[in-house]
Amino acid sequence: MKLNDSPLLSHEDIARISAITSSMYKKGAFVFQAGTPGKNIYLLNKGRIKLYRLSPTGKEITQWFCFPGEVFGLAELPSNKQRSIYAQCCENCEVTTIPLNQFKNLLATSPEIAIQVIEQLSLRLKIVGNTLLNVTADDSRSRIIKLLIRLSKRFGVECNNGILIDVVLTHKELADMVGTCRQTVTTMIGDLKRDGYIEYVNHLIVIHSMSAFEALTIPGQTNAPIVNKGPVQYTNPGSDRGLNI
Amino acid sequence: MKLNDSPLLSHEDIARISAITSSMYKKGAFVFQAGTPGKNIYLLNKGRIKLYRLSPTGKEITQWFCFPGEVFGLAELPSNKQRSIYAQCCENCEVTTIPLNQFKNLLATSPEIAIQVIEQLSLRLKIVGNTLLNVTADDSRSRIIKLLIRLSKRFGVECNNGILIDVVLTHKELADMVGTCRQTVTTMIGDLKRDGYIEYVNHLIVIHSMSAFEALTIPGQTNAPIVNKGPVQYTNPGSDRGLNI
DNA sequence: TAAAGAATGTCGCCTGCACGACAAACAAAC
DNA sequence: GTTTGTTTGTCGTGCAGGCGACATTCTTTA
Repeated sequence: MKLNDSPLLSHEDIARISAITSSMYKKGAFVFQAGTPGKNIYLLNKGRIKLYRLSPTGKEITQWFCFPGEVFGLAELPSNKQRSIYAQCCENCEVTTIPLNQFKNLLATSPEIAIQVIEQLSLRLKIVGNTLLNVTADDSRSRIIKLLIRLSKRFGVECNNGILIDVVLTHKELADMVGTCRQTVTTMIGDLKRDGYIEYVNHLIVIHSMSAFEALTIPGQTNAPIVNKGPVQYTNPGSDRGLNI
Repeated sequence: MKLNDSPLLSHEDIARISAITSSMYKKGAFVFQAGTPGKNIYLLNKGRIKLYRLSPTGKEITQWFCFPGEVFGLAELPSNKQRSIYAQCCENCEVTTIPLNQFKNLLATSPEIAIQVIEQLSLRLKIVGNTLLNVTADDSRSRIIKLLIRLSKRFGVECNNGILIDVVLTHKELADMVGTCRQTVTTMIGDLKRDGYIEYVNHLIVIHSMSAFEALTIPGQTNAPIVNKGPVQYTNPGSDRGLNI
């Protein structure tokens, strides 16, 4: 059960663009940086790319993680203006570069793609807007919980202990996604682990019971630990029964 | 000097859509609400509309203020899913309703409009993304200052005392735009007034010197008042000279 | 296998600012 | 006119959580 909420450019679409170049980027490399003119849009073939903004004081906020099949660099498409975000590779990546004018031609001739782009942008606008609400309305605990829920929707894989979030993200990365600091994430994740809501299975987070987890975000909840003594019984697949809050 | 950073649908574009209805909405009325299916997109002809998200606890965050000539309700265009934001009239408004399918047809036949929509969405994504960075990286003071700068870019009118922000917004509304509380806005605005950076001219904010004001957002600045004794000399149009920090 | 570097886990201090409470000023309604 | 509602201004209190500091564990590179 791997959900992906992002429409893609099909291979046929790509094929219709001439003069495409695919290049490799090393981990840590920038595909583009804020302050440079946006002359291309990009399609990620392999790897993971972090799209983030940077404040003058050096604080960063991750706006979007880009995964294979997704397009990025769209936001600066209209105006030939400077980019306002950074696109940095979290691992070694393969990226297809499409010159802006070519892409615009493509749009002009095939409305279906234009509509796809619109959908993609709408989706991101929705997500970023939602994050904005999150950051201002919720405390850091709920923000982290909601982030994990969102991640589980996008990268969740069912396993015997619940839903496994199939992406490796450091606490720092999680923190930058919800506008909090690394230590807070560590603490909160620790609490959730201690209280039996989640666990680690070789570096990946598993949410035991989605319903119980989602109940945590309901305001005015007691948020009592579902397990408050001893370790969780991983062996019993039915252990999350009766947890409905 | 009235800047408007939003591309519009031209009247010709509108004319090409049949079955358009224009309706009036009273102040406080909702054009649409979160949780309802998004079946139309809208064009604001007259008035002002607040697009905001609401947290379960009742806290709201304004994502966008819509002014005459602007399109709204776009973000839910793709999926026929539920809206996630509220569109509420700040005053009596006249709104043109365009059914989604009609609009999609329009898009399919005229790529220029599609591109305009893409530009509009990109712009908003940029702004919301920027707000997100703001909210997480800056303290409430800089957030408010930056908000005023943004507003002055969009609604600024030059006057003899500087730039007048030609929109009436309550402190609560300002607070909801930057994710802070009303009292903080009142205090900060008060400080800025006392220190001579801004003043009120019949309920509208005037920024005296843009350069001095923008310098306030530079981190590590002393932020000394530009006038720390007595009232500002409004009569002298050259009084903002020599304020370059 | 050592050494350097990341990532995690934990603690305590300190402060920004949310929030409640209230008064004053203003606007709208009656 | 009076009344009612809205907006602004101001002051304490309280606490969430940012931040520095440091130990520990895991990972990578030489």
